[in-house]
Amino acid sequence: MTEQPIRREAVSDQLFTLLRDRILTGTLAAGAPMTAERELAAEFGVNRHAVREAVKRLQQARLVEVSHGGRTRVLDWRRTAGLDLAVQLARATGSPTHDLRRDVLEMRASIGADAARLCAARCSRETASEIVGAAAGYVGCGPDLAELAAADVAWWRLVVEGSGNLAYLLAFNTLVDGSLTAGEVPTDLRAAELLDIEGHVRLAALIATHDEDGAEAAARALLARSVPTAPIAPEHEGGQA
Amino acid sequence: MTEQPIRREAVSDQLFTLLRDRILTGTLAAGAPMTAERELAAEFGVNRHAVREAVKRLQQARLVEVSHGGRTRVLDWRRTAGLDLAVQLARATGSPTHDLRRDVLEMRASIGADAARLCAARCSRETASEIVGAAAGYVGCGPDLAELAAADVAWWRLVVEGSGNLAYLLAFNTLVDGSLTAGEVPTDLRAAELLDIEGHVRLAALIATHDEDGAEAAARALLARSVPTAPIAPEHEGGQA
DNA sequence: CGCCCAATCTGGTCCAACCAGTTGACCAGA
DNA sequence: TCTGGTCAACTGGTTGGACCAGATTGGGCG
Repeated sequence: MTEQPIRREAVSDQLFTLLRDRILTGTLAAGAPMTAERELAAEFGVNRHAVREAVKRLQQARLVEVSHGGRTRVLDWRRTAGLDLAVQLARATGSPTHDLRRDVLEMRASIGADAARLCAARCSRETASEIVGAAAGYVGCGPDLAELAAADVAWWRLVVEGSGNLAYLLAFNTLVDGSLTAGEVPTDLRAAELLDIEGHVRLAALIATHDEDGAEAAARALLARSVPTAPIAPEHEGGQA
Repeated sequence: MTEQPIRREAVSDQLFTLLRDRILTGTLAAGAPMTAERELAAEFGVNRHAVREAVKRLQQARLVEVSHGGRTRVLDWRRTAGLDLAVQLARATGSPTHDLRRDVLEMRASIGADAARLCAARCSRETASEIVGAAAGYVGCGPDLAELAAADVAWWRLVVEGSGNLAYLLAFNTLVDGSLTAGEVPTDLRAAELLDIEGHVRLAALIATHDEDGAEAAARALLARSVPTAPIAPEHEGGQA
């Protein structure tokens, strides 16, 4: 029963999405034992291996804890899940919508500013000139926001790589692939930042001159243009409790 | 007798680790097609299902790209992998040597400072008092660094949660579970920070009084104590000044 | 030469069985 | 009564083989 419309998406992927959403929405409460693999297979009319592949992914995402012989338990994803889950949160069916978009942009601003500072401090001369060159090329990008967004991402990648910080680079991948290019953040909301060609060029110059403080400040100013300026509404009791 | 470590790691997990390391070390070059599932199964003398579970995890980690009918391709993890991979990088057999430890601490400092600022700006009165209380309890922690480290993590979790930024919270999980508590960063290297009880208390007070700038500065100062101050010279490629 | 199709690669799914830990009910003995 | 051990019934882990489905390739035919 409960035969859903079978899309052309892999069965195990559909299962993963379904189970993930059940966990994220609390349908499967944290700490509770998860439905047994055989039972899930029967419930959805699929093979147990498909279930296992889905569960394996849940395990890797640290949404569940599997133990041989014992039952698979649901974990508290807010305590265990990693940044990569943010992407999935954005795409989850019961879209949290919430401030995840703002959160991602805030994190991007924080990481980007520090990456710019580190890049100014540590990047090689070749990298610096490459960044300056890319910024110059950024000027030539058409008024198309999508095109600008792509160039912006490519340019920032150079900066983050130049920072020499691998953690920043990996986090950058997560944020970009997950929430920026994936259309989670509409480009028109970032128009102010993307159209600030001069800001890009100036930042590139500051990096090239190894002006750490200047680069950080410029990056922060540039990136802040896309961060929703919290139209107040400071949730007194709303947020977390 | 003396079969001390009854290491019974699942076959698929061993396979995942092995293939992951092959990719991270470049043995399996980016862009190259990966060995076929049937071939891998034969090579390691395991069932194909086990191979599939391992590949499924590689796919989720964005280390490979799987296409039905076509060959599974190895991706350039530096461009596609997410922050969660940082953990795995640290544990990877052929440890990339790279100062991943420094990178993680830098990122922690950046995220932590901004989280403190946001927490001061947005956290509820209840959360603020909870943070102050936890800081007061931090004072009572014994001189044991491990105990201090645990309390430190728990305290910072409150701050990050109070910031209301889900991306920060998830990144915090990744950094903590992956590189801090996992022993990747020896606690003695963080002694200066962990023993700065006063710094914790002061930061808590600043958050409670909604002093954004003060909280950010205090957090940055506190966290900076654990960041290696770049003993390595910036790798300039020589040449002109 | 260029198109089309079929053999044959690849991954995706299924069935059925068995291995290996965990749990808890149950019963014999101290 | 309490302790200890056995055993059945779960749970996840692994195996084998078969088949479905999409992609690739190369040869044959127009």
